[in-house]
Amino acid sequence: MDFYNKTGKMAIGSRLRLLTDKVTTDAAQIYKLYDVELLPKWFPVFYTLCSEDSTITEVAHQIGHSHPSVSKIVGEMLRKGIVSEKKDKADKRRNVISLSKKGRAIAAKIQDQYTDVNEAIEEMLTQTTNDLWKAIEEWEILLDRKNLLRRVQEKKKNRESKKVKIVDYTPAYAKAFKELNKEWISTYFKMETTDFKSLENPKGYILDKGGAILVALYEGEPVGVCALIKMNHPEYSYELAKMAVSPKAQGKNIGYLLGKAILKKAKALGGSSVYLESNTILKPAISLYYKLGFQKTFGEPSPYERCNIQMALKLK
Amino acid sequence: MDFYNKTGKMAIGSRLRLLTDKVTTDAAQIYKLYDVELLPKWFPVFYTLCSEDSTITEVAHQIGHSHPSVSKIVGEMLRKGIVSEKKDKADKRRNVISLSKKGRAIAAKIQDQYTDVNEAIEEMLTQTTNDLWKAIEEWEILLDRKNLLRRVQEKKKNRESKKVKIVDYTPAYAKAFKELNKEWISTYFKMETTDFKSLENPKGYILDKGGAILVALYEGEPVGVCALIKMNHPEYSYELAKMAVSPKAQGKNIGYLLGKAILKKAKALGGSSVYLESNTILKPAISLYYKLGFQKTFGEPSPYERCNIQMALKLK
DNA sequence: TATATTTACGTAACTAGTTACGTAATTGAT
DNA sequence: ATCAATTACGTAACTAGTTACGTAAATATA
Repeated sequence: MDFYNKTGKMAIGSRLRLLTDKVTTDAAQIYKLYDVELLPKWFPVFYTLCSEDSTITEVAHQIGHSHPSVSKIVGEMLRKGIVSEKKDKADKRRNVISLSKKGRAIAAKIQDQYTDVNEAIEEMLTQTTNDLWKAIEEWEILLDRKNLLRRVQEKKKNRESKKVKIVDYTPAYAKAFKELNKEWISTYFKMETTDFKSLENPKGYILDKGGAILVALYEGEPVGVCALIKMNHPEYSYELAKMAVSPKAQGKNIGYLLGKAILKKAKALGGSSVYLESNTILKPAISLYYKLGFQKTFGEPSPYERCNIQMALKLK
Repeated sequence: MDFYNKTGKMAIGSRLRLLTDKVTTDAAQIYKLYDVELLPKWFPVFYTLCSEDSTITEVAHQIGHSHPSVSKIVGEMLRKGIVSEKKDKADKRRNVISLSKKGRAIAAKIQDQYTDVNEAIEEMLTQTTNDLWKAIEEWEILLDRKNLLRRVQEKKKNRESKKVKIVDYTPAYAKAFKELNKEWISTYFKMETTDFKSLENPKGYILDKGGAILVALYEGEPVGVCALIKMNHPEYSYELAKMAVSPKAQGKNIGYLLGKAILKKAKALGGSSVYLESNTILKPAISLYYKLGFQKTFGEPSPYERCNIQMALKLK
């Protein structure tokens, strides 16, 4: 398959399917060769029943199929008289399947086929430098730990966060600062008077009082903002506030990058600790704060109604 | 999948299918993640059309699918406006497919996804000690050279030929010698007088004249016979004749084992060359003779009507 | 003890491929 | 030049799985 060397790994699913087909097309004829009255697709079910009687769901779980698949296969094998079913007396939902006499005869007959096929495949495995059998097992384990979607998501985030630039606020970003914050505040809560004041006049309310604002740019566009407000408090030097990321730019790690940058800024300004207020319905935000190192704290009265959680972080 | 470590390699097809499923279930969501309007199953077709316009059959051949599969996929993509079709003017059967404007836009958009997926998979490959990608390729090559059925057949033949015993003729095998020969002669030709004589009285017609008869036993049963008839000829010492293997015991390499044994016997008896007569309609027999080392020869008149080919072999 | 949740499993409908088959166009052989 | 064979490709029916859903039984909870 020259094609798959050109397409790259993206087509691995397609390539796997093709190999599966190649391996399984012969299967029916192999069974015929040994005069075994078994459809290849019955084999996993048949094999589990060889060692022990089981219910539909148990078998399905064992072999990694869905239960309707096993249900169908058992139905087919029943019609051929290979297995028999019996409702469990203790639990009338359970349908216990066992090999019939004919089934056990097939189990005996299949032994030779079993050894020959095993040998043939093992011979193939020794002829290759990359062991397919072991490779499959390794992939099963890797995908079990983290599926392909998540792996790709991480790569995407990683690549895109490289395109994100964090810059200092200039009046050119006044509109972005206002709109990005308005967007999320009005979706989840209601704009309050304090909001309007600071969003309309960031210079007067934040910068001139010794605070800072950072802007996240993605391909030149402002897609996230975050402010640091100077506090008059014995314990906390700055408040992290007005953090907003455009929904269109989600999944690019922008929140984290902004957060990291604003903490660095706080430290550069001589701060020793950062405080913030939020609401527990903003779950992604809360988990971001934890990720940045914030811990829950109590006791400060908030000028915002929407606040129901307070967090703080010591700058090292 | 603990199950597959128990079943052994026989379930490799089933295991491969499961892995394929695991790899491909996420695919649809990955496309969604990048906002690409493409079904995963379209990808191989789409990809080939990216580099060049092609006909249905060409694409099918490229990607290893059947043409109806490509036909269906192209139909779906047409309805979405991703590709366009145009009958070839020079050959009105050919349906030339090309990417539409929308298709080309998708091709541009897909680039990022492509790199991310590639990276994610390549990262997985580095985390394993057995490279799945390379292993698949090796298997494709191996199966292309010799499919699984033939590999299993060989193992079967090998195992079964170990159960075959070649023994010297005794009167106990008189019936087998007659019946096995009668069986094939009367299916392909007609029994001739010479046949009756030698089959009814092997001692008088073969053994007492300095010839030999060998019998192949499979699990104790006589399933094949072969005779060596002393010739009065300047060039040839013995004639190989009356070779018969029961159809029930075919595929166990019995013909070859009998042949080898009879040549050894001829040598042991001091012979220098062996001659035989046969008919070209008996193709498996002819190819067996070639395999044993016989070559075509000419010129001897045969007492049998059915003979249309003569072969001989020098014993080293 | 009543009610909600979970479990076992059968049926129906869908999916992504296949083979089988028919038709029209082209190519090859005499 | 004609007739047979091959090729391109669409449609239909099949295959081996899936998800979705409904029902009955068992278990957990208030």
